[in-house]
Amino acid sequence: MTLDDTDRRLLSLLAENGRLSLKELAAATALSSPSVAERLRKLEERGVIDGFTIDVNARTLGYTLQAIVRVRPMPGQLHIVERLIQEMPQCVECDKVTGDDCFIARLHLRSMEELDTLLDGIAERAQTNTSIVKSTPVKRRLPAFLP
Amino acid sequence: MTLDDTDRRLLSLLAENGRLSLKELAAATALSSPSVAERLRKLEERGVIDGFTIDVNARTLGYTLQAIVRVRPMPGQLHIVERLIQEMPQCVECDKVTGDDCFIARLHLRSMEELDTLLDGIAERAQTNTSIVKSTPVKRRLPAFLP
DNA sequence: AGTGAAATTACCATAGG
DNA sequence: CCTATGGTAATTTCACT
Repeated sequence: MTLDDTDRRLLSLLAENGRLSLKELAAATALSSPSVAERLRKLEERGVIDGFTIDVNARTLGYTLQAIVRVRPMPGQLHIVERLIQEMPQCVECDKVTGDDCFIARLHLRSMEELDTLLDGIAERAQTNTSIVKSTPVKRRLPAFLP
Repeated sequence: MTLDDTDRRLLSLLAENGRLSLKELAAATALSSPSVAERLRKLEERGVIDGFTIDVNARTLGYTLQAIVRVRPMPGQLHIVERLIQEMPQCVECDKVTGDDCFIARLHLRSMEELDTLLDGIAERAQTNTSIVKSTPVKRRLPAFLP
């Protein structure tokens, strides 16, 4: 549960470019390649680094509309609704939360019509409250623990 | 704006493991390395691949609490509130949206107290509505356009 | 923990078809 | 888009600080 400054720096560097080589990471941290390799191994082992991935820009693929939808299932429909959300290919993330709204989902869509159709699909099982994303002041970033 | 099946496969593979080599990608797509390299180059050029990064598991670092907070700034406080959110190190993503709530932010926190303090910090400038994340039915994944 | 150097292994870019 | 080549670069191991 503790990271030193070097670990933080490594995570920060990899968050910006997940393909940096050990050599490059070593140069940026004033360490040797083997040391970096060892630290990364431990960070992965501990689960701090969950994996290496890419960011895909959905807009470039025609998904010009993004919505955040709060979903409140009707009585007895919770599990079905949860499954329906999971099976929506347009849903890129969904959390189950406390409060009146049970789920909060992020959708990527090609049109307003697509959104309409999607929401109609669960209208009999859940109430929904949709917010259209206008801009993104904070884009997926690492939390506090990084420099 | 169009991807063929091979492009989709490449994106999918890289989403799962962003450090796969050209060789490995080639093997998985029945292509040669140079072909894969060329496709990746184009995907990056088009902005479809936005970048390579890591997923960090905040829980392993003591951030055991996750909250989604809807924020409605008081009249005249919009820009200040936006800046305050951006400057919260606990905020890992924030969208500006349509509707009564102007912002929807995701926070990673070490304790309920930390959340309390954070929200108190903007209480005079905005109304907030907080949902605690209990589970995550859909974890950050690629949208529809992938197989 | 970390270093440096060696040894191994694998990788990538290019050219030519 | 493929194969083949040439050269480079990356990772791991080891002995040592």
